[in-house]
Amino acid sequence: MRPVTVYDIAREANVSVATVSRVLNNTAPVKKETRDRIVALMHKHQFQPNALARSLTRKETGMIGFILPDITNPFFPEVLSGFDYEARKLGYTYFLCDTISTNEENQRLYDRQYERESQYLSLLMEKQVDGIVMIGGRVDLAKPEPALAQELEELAKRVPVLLLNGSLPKTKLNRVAADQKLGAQLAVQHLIDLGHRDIAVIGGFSKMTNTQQRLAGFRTAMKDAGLPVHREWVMTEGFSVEKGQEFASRLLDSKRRPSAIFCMNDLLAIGALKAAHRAGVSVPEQLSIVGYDDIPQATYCIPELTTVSLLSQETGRQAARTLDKMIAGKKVPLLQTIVPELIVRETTAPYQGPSS
Amino acid sequence: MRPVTVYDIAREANVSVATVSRVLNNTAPVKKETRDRIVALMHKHQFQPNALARSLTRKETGMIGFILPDITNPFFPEVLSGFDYEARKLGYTYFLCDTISTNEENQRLYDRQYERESQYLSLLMEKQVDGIVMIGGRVDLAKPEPALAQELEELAKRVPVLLLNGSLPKTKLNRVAADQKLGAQLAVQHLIDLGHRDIAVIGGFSKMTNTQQRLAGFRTAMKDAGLPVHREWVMTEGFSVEKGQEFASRLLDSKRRPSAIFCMNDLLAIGALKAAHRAGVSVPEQLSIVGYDDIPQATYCIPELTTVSLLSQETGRQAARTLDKMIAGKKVPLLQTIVPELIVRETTAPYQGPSS
DNA sequence: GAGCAAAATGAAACCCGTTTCATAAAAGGG
DNA sequence: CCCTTTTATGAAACGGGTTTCATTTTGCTC
Repeated sequence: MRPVTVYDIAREANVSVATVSRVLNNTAPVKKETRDRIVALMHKHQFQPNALARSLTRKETGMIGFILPDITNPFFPEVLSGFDYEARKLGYTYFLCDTISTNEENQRLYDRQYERESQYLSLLMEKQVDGIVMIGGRVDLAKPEPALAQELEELAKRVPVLLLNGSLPKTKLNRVAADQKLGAQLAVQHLIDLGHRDIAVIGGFSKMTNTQQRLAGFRTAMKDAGLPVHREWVMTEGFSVEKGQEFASRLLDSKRRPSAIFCMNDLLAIGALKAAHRAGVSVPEQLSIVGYDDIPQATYCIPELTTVSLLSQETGRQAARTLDKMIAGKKVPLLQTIVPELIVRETTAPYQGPSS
Repeated sequence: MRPVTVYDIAREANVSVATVSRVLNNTAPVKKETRDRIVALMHKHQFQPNALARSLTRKETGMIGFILPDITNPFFPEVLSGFDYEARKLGYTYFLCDTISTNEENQRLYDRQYERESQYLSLLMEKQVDGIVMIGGRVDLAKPEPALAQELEELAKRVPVLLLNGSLPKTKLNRVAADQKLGAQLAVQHLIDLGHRDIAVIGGFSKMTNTQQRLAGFRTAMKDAGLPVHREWVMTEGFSVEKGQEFASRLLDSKRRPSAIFCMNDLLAIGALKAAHRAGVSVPEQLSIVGYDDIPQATYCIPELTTVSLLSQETGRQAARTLDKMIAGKKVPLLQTIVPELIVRETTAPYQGPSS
């Protein structure tokens, strides 16, 4: 059966569609008697306005595109849930766009991320979203960064675009971003304060701005303390538990062990924790570990992770509020900085001298 | 600047909009010369068809609503990622609808879930989604279950609805669901096979069908083995790590301890693991723990969780494929059962006699 | 070259709301 | 009671595509 339209209502109520529309949107006074009659009919037929038709004329859809790299990485659901909370309050719905590629064996491939992002951007434009928020990403080995930024800047002229914790720092794009360098400094400084001198850093992707910034924070903290950075103690290209385990195992197997490891995210830290356990190295007594992101799982493991919180929920909320303002045409600061916080839990302890 | 439309292209190409539309959709032969001219113009102006307008006439949007209870519960991103994979291949985009309520302090409230689901269902209808998949949920303390089912059945007449791992088993609604009872039986049987007799079960919400089914599986396994079920060893109303820790702590503090705990999900199991650690009870030597869901985090903890896999990714994929068929008007079986698998890892071991 | 099917194209209706503009009716002021 | 506002309402255009139906071309066959 055909859904009921304003025309059906109008006919049965002996009024024009214009009047029905006015009742629907409370956009002009309607005689009480008429209004009641129309409202009654709407209920009777369970009338639901067609959002497509409405959006077509209004030129606003109440739809947002949310692009993220990988929903199974627990950091993103946290951000998303904050975003969801505000977005709903503001009356938006959103398309979830996951840019990870998965092959048939369920392996996650990050290499085509840029391509997928571009596809989604185009798709979202066709769907006429009111705005786009994009988190992470923009990695492409083939194209130089300015080209990626340019595509987005071009897009941002047509629709509000908000970058979260974004790469591409040198652009005119609006961003809500944690101070990644500071976050890393906090973590490393904490280790240094505990007396550690031999500090390794693992994870991240060298092409990603996030990683570069955190690495910079690491280097700055080390340099400020007059500590050397060992080449072989900087291991990148990975963000998963498995990678963390692999990196940490390699570190623990080497002739000279670091006494502390700074991990580029909590997943890596969890992997490091597992590696330490397998190697019979006790944490934090013989090895201190600091994570990054403060995902919920950071408190699930034993011992609980010391980590850097990026206020992920808050970032998501901020994003929703900011994008809403942008959509409304209000001015918003180009960059809103989230100040990371060090969360000291159980995986860090004072340096206890050489372990083995 | 106004986006370019088919009319703009048509005018500049000296053809009618009908012809442009035909080129766009390859729906009728167009002279090569004309086609080339039109395609060139489309590229020149970066023409992007307005999906709203298209959907309005076609009466199909390529949009799906995906309703789930809580994206920060790692089980759901797993399902979602499987769904995402297939859905994208099939050309759908989807609205993510999280039904959890969060208060300003970021506490998660499950109590208004039913209400939120109803709101979303209505919203999705207005947005003209082609189909809806809904996972979990339908819990309402106030309304009887039949009423909830009826609302959905009514809806299902207007748009394809697919329930995932669903509650509401006695309905005419299409479902893709794991055999929850079997899953629980698998888990408990495993414990029994290891020689455990004192088995507790923790977690779940007594109002949820899922929980009831798993509980039934637990009871059946116990009964088949001639083992008693202690009232005080069945603890419900919760699905979080915190709750798991709380439940397990209580069990470990009681005069008579169970030697094994079956947890209604992995989060609870992780909590139990923490409780055991805090209480100085070693797992699996003194206490065996089995989880449920096989979320990625099950392998992140130490020791790794023995658990029941519901093939979450596969469930998601199946859902997308099935919903697509339903949308296409093809016949699909009313119920597609996912057969759970027991994943034996490190948190279970043979019963070693009374612990203390 | 007539005859006919297939190809190529345009005009106009349609999808379902919103909005503008004009008109009619009711209400308030002097 | 007439005049001016407000209030109340309808006709019609619009948004940006798709689709039907009719008409004109073109390509072949005999």
